[in-house]
Amino acid sequence: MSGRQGAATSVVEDYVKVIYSHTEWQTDPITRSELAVRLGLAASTVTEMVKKLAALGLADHVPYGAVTLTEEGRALALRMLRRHRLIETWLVESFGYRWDEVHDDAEVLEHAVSDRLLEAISESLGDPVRDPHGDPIPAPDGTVVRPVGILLERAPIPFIGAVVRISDRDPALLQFLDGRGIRLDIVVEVVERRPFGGALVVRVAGVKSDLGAEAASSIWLSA
Amino acid sequence: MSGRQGAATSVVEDYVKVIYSHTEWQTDPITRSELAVRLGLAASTVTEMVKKLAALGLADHVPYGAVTLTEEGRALALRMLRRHRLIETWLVESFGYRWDEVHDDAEVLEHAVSDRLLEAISESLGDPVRDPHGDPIPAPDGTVVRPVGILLERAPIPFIGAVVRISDRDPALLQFLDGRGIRLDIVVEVVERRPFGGALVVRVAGVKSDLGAEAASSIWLSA
DNA sequence: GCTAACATTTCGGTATGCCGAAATCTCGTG
DNA sequence: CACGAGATTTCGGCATACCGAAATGTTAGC
Ligand SMILES: [Mn+2]
Ligand SMILES: [Mn+2]
Ligand SMILES: [Mn+2]
Ligand SMILES: [Mn+2]
Repeated sequence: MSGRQGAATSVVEDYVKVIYSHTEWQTDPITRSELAVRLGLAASTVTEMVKKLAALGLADHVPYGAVTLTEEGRALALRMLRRHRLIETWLVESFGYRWDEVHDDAEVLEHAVSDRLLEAISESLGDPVRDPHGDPIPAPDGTVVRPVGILLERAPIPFIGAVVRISDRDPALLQFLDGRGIRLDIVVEVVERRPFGGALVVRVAGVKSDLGAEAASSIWLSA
Repeated sequence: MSGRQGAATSVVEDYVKVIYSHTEWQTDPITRSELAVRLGLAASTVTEMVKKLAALGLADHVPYGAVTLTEEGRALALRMLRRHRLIETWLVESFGYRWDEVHDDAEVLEHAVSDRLLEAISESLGDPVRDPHGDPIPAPDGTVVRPVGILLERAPIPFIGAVVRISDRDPALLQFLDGRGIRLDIVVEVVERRPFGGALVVRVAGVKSDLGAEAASSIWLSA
């Protein structure tokens, strides 16, 4: 039914995962150049692989046009995100990794852990539904419960909300925020915005911090 | 110093591991054809890869001659055996795998788990020194504590000893033995050998069983 | 010492992924 | 609506790891 079912290589798995996750917090489909940057590959390589994804029935591919996933591609992406995020959670919960340390190990293990072991890990963690960064862990059937939140950058002033998600793209930022006491579920108060595109001032546990543009566009607060 | 240190691919890791483990319970070095069988590859492929191992400084390679590991190759093999056996132990202890079910998962994970995670796993298990089949788990520095035992096949009659190792080569055999109550540390009594190369009769927990040649050459008893 | 059986190597090919340079396409601006 | 900057694709190449067929080496038995 689903094409060459077991055939996805770990390279294919990563492409599909990156294509999907781009649309998770944005609406427009990912460009090939962005895919190349995200995967650390040359643009020509991405062009070739996207054609292969289309041949595998995982992506729709119009030359010079958008890259979008087929139903099958989306299903594979969700399976990979489940793997990645469960493994991140497991590293934190079971082995004391910090949230800024889990990504690289998870990036490798997501391709190596068997379905049986993955589900055993999930069970041992009590079947968590979000990872250490607040990203939703898709269920085995592909169901996703998206956390509801607004980007700190776009919060009205004043505003109070709990952190529901922090982008895990930059480990250094995660460490920085951790040092400011900004973690999942912590209540953040948006106090003021400094003029002329300046920093956002927030109060966390009574202490004020300045957050620059990159930080403010990486934190989601509960509505 | 140690050549292209981080450069070993998972293929190289498997070759070195198989070459080393052949000499663990036998003295003669492995032949290329046996290597090919063990790895499930064509003989020509093995020839090519062994030359590459030599180029990497991991093996000594005389055309048409024996394949032996260099000091560096042996060190890599021991690191891989530590990985493989710790992971097998972990799957059994932490996730309830049976001893005949661990091999395939371990074969993949041994290449994917980071040093940090591996040592965390070892610690969580209390730094075990043998795996579910009785094979020794090399220490991080390469130290190996070999279990002392004699092959059941070569045991005098009568003889009594505890099982110290069972070859993990054939999962079906492991299951068979498990069904007969033959597991690590179980006391086995060698009762008689049936004539003309026949089966060996053993008593386990009061119950007699016939063991064929394959089984008798896969079990080691404490001396 | 010959020779045949068997092990090993060589050789031409294939598949997957990757790259840089050059060619081509797209689209906003003028 | 032409044009050029920037995105995308094409093309020739490379590295890794695999195969089968053919050539070659080794060695045990005569
Ligand atoms: Mn990955
Ligand atoms: Mn994450
Ligand atoms: Mn392996
Ligand atoms: Mn084992």
